[in-house]
Amino acid sequence: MKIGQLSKVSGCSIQTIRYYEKEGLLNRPSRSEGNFRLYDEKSLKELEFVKHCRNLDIPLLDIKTLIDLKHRPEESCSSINDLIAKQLDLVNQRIKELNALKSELQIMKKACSSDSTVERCGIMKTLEV
Amino acid sequence: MKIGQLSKVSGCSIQTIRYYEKEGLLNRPSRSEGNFRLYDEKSLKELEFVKHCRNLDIPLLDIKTLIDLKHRPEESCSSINDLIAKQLDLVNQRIKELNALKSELQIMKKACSSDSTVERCGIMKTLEV
DNA sequence: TATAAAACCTATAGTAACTATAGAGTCAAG
DNA sequence: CTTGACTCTATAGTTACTATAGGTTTTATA
Repeated sequence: MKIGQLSKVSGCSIQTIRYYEKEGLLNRPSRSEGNFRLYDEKSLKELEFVKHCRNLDIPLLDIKTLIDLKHRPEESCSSINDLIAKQLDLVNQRIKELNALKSELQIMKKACSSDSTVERCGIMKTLEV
Repeated sequence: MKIGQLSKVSGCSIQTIRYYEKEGLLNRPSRSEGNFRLYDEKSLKELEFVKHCRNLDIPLLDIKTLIDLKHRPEESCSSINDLIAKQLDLVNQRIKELNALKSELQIMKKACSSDSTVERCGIMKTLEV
């Protein structure tokens, strides 16, 4: 299949697919007579692996590490473990931060008597200092 | 005070301060004989306003809007309200996403029997397909 | 068969919000 | 008077894409 088709079945944009290839996350596909990329089922699997990792917010560099590891199946998987643990820490950290944000934004929202003026806006006041 | 001092008291990096100025979020400060930026208390207040907004993850463009509104105190504050509400929606959305991530990452972490090989790594398996 | 439209190609620039660097000028202390 | 700390501007790099320009190939229609 050509790139447009792969884009459709994978849900990744055409540019993103080409970008992943450039970044070394996907194997170079074969090319047609006229230099069009030609993909098969294996390519789709590869792309889905990347996509799944991205859904977990794993950075491209880390995904590259995972792909490299897949090619060394004998190796200890502790680095995979570390990578996931790191990701989990990040996510937990970010959730904490966002919950703090949420509280403050909620307070701000309440502070605004909606059809007041900027001058007397409760929100604007909470932003000062 | 000079930029290094402002950086210290505000907790923003020197580059960030210059960047905010370039983006029109801070008034151009006066300059010394030798072309150094000279700040006063008012500058610090301005910077702290921006910083506070950034802590709430409000985008620079929206902060600019808020600053513009401050200069028109008579105006209705409904746009401020909208802006904060929009921000709150985003934060809530992101928290939801991150909680989903968290669950999946936790499952993955459990799937890994730590000192296994890549080949038999439970995490790697959850990433396939 | 001609041609137009759709799909594809590469290379480059833009996005957000900074951070880092290069290369030069300014200023205070010893 | 020189050394080192600080500042200046301008530019490039970061992440993970998205968008665009300008060109080629394929496919569908007339």
